Amino acid sequence: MEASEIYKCIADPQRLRIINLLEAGPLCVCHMQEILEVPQVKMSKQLSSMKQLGLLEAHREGTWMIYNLIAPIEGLITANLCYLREATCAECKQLQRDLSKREKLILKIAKIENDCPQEVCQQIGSR
Amino acid sequence: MEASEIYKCIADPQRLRIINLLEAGPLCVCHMQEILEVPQVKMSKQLSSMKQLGLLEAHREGTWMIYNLIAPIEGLITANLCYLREATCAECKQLQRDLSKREKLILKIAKIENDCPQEVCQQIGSR
DNA sequence: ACAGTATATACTATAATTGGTATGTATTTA
DNA sequence: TAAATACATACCAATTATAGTATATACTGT
Repeated sequence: MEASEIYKCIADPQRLRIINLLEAGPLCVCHMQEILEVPQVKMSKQLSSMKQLGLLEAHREGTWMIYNLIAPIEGLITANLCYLREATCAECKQLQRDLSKREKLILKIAKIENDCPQEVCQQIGSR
Repeated sequence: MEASEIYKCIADPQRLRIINLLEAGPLCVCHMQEILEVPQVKMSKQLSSMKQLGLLEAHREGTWMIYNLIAPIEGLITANLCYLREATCAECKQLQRDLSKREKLILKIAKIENDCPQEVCQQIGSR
């Protein structure tokens, strides 16, 4: 994959936030939606464009679609996330907030019967 | 400066090449043009957009306009160049070729009287 | 003052991206 | 089999980005 394609992808703050979330582990669409607070259409379209680009993959679990970063994760992505998670610009702080929001959300949905796909819940405490 | 602005900038292969060149030292427009082999208008417009974004600055020396990266260089830029110069995608190899083309060009123009702004020529052998 | 070189800008056409509304599909549950 | 949930897609409008042509500006040397 060419660098410019990756940059074009993460040049959109929302797409960067999605990648930041998924780097921490798989998530389904509705939970990403909840964390990022965006309309469903937008989320779905962004996910499908990143999937087509070859950055994400998805599979169904019941009515959920679970997305994750394709392994091995592009080195350029990893390098940038490492940098951004330590940085102080507004967008970077947002990434950090998103990650803690994700932690809380996973803990919450894990407690509710049948509201958490196995793969997602299995991550609890694992990172 | 927000990360997304920087990514949007380097998401264009040509702009990335310009930044890659300037990171190695100041250059005037016509020499960048020669290395990248692009029409003058395009080069000029890209430079001015990056200048407006706050990544580049320029000053005149005779008829030349000399561009350089604004110091301190954005950490995100540096981190990415470091990564890309070692990587193997097509665009990355191009960046490496550009740098050697730059070396040769500077050596060449240094020999021709009045064909090299001082600041550019002073770099010879310094990196 | 004039020609030449280096660079920038205005203008225009075209393409690419984004966002929203409405609708469709897949799956589960009652 | 109907209703509900989760997600995707088609379509259209609006915005933004890009590229090219022509023209303008700044400076140098004659």
